[in-house]
Amino acid sequence: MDALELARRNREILRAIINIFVDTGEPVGSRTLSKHADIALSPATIRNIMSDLADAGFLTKPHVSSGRLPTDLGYRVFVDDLMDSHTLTSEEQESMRLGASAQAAQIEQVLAQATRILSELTNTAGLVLLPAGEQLHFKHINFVKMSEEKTLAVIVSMSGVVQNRVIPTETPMSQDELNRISNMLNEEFSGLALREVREKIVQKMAHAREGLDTLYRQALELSKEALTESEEAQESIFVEGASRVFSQPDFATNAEKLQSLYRTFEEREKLVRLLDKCLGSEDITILIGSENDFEEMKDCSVVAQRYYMDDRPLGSIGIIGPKRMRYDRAVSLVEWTADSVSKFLSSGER
Amino acid sequence: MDALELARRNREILRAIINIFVDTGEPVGSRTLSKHADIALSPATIRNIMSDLADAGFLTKPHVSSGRLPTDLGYRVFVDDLMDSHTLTSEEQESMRLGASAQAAQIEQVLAQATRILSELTNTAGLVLLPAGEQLHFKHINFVKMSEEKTLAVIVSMSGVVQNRVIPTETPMSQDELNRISNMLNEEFSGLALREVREKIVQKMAHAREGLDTLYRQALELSKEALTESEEAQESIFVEGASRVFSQPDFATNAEKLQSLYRTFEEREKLVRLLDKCLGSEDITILIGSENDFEEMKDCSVVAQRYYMDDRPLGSIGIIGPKRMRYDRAVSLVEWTADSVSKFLSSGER
DNA sequence: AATTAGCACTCCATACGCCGGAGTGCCACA
DNA sequence: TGTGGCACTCCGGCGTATGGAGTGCTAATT
Repeated sequence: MDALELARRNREILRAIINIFVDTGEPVGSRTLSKHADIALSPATIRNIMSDLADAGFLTKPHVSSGRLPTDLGYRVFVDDLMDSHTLTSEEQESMRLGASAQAAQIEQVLAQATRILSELTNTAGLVLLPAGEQLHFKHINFVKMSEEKTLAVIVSMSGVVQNRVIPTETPMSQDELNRISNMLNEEFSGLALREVREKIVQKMAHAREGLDTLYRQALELSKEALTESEEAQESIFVEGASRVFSQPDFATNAEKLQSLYRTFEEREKLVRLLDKCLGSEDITILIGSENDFEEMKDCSVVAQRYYMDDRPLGSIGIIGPKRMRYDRAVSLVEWTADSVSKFLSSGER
Repeated sequence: MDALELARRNREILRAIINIFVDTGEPVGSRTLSKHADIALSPATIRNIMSDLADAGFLTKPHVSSGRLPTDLGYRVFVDDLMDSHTLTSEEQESMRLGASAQAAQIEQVLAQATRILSELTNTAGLVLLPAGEQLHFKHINFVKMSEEKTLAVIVSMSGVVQNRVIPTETPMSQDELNRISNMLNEEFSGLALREVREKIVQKMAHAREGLDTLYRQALELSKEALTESEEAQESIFVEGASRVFSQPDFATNAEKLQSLYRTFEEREKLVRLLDKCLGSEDITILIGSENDFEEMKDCSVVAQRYYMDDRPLGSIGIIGPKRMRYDRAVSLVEWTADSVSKFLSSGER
């Protein structure tokens, strides 16, 4: 038998093992495999092949006399080379129809809804990273005088995200003055990235130190404050259906792991980091087990994809679940969701 | 021995049992109790008393030959009558010093911080209900034109809460017109409860059907939309440190219960209902076990208290933890927190 | 040379029985 | 009325037995 055919057969076995394991959650034995329709080999032969695959690092076994299950590397080659691409049923496609009532929806609501549906369909936790920082473009600013010492700045971005922060003001201004300031800014900076706006303001302040209209100078001062990133990274993520992950049988046994996983989900900071990584890549991102760099998530996998508004990437949306998941389905669903969201945000609908 | 003394003694025993049980988590036996310093009775006598207390419904035992532990009713009389009031250490008081940097903090941030600290100090989940609905008073409204069909309304309340919603607009208006509309509304409705504003607008619309300035009519139409409560109850609650509840030994055993508890914390709707109930009472609210009406939380207790801004109750803040908790400490800490928050929101600081 | 059958061996999971310990309830006695 | 004593209950930990699933290796078969 030639080497090519041999390789093909080994791949077939690996694929079958992963499919069965994903399905049942039990380590797969040689007898089980030989009963499998597409494989016409005796258990003994299969054992040899499995042994080879184990040597190559694609399989392990929990203890010496048990069936095999895929390693992270095993899942990796499965995802990269062996996996059939899953075609969504029309019901699945239909359920992602965003916002019948969403004509008037805010971006946060749309994203939350998409994430919730994604979580339901995959039975994992749905995640979405909201537009923030670099992704936000200036649309409108508005100042509200809360007291003599405090002014509230409300910043609306092109994508419809609303941010607000309180600014301490030493020289009190009337609401009327504040209004004039907002008008000024709104005309001048429309459409720029928030970062650019900040830079321009700093420039202007340096440039025209003195002799300027006081109101204008105050306007710059105020808006610089308003646009300064708050130190605490914005909690710019939604998580939906985390309990679905916890109720997976994969974790049900290990109360220890469950705890630390729960805390990770609560902190969210690491989840933000994961999704942020996905923002860097145009393609769908799949992180299997310890491929994500967090010890406490080494039994989880992440599948995520960017979403866009008018061809500009705004954030990313995806899922996190146990390593043992239907990757084909997850990939299709995440892609479809990211697509639906992007279309919704970009189209004339909005 | 007279009946009074007898009652006193029984109460003392009940108190001791609860204190010990809260401390150790193990059912308390008669021998353990007789070794306890303040109780100079033989195990046999104590057994009789315990039996009486069990008959009265204050104690149970998990199985026939085990020590006793308090029932919900037992906790209830403990909380109402037997509990010593706990005085906070100065460190505890100090740690609730809100926002050194909070001069410029938004109300959400202050509440989130207070809740986080509360959760840390009690080792339970911290909850806070944000001001919403009835509690919100009109400060400022602002319209931003997002597209020809969509206008974004940003509503700022007196307490500093910012709400926003998207309104579909059939007759497009320029940003300039929108600005004039906001000015109109801001002058007219400042300080009223949002509900009142809505009512007034509806009145005016009915009253002056025709012959009115079109702009004014559009203003009314728009702001009515803006002030309509969104159907989905606002997710107006923060939960901090839920994992602390899950890691309590009381739940560690029972994976079943843990699941449903997870889900409850995730849904949040029931938590909102609980805190809402606390809003109705001036005093601190303590719900023990099945006193809260939710089956899945029958092993949890809630301690919560209203917080105020200038003598107006805005929302409630508290904790949720296992029934077996230090109620004295919980009560003191929740009261102190609600107090600190209220002072912060009311004082000249703001 | 590749495949297969057979066999010894390993390890897990479950069940079973066997205490020891903690605690109760009740009775009789001080 | 309080207390000591005693029989009894139940939990939980521990060791042992046992069946089942699965492997690795060797020898036979194709």
